[in-house]
Amino acid sequence: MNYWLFKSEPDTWSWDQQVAKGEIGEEWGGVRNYQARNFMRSMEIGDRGFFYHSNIGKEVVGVVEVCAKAHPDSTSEDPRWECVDIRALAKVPVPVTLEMCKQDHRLSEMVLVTNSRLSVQPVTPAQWAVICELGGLEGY
DNA sequence: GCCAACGTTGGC
DNA sequence: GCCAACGTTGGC
Repeated sequence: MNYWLFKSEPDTWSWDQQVAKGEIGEEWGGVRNYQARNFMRSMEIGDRGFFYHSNIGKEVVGVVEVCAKAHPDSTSEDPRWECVDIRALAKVPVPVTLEMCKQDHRLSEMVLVTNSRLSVQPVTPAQWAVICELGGLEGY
């Protein structure tokens, strides 16, 4: 199983909206970046991800699970764009802010810290564990 | 609201 | 295939 991080501006698509989709989940549409798309293509059902609020909050607020493999993005006419579906698994008890990530030397290599613009990014198992620790998440 | 960093586009 | 111009993202 691999770990990921999904970024969204809460004004556009928030954690609460994601939670409201329940077990069915929702497609992670609208991504128009090849790197991000390629990461989604490599995702498997059951992969875990963090849900991050950019711009407003700038913090990891939830844990999600990939529930459908990459398929054409319904928000685009262009067949180049694909996306996965994700569903909410758990809220992060203590949201992990970007500031916290920057200050923790164990996360200095995290893509969130090194490339702030990539909207879908891989997370290493070690980084996953650190964020879980900081966020008070157990069993994920 | 500004701007740095990054990605994409298109002329050559 | 290079690179200038432009557009977008996202932290500050």
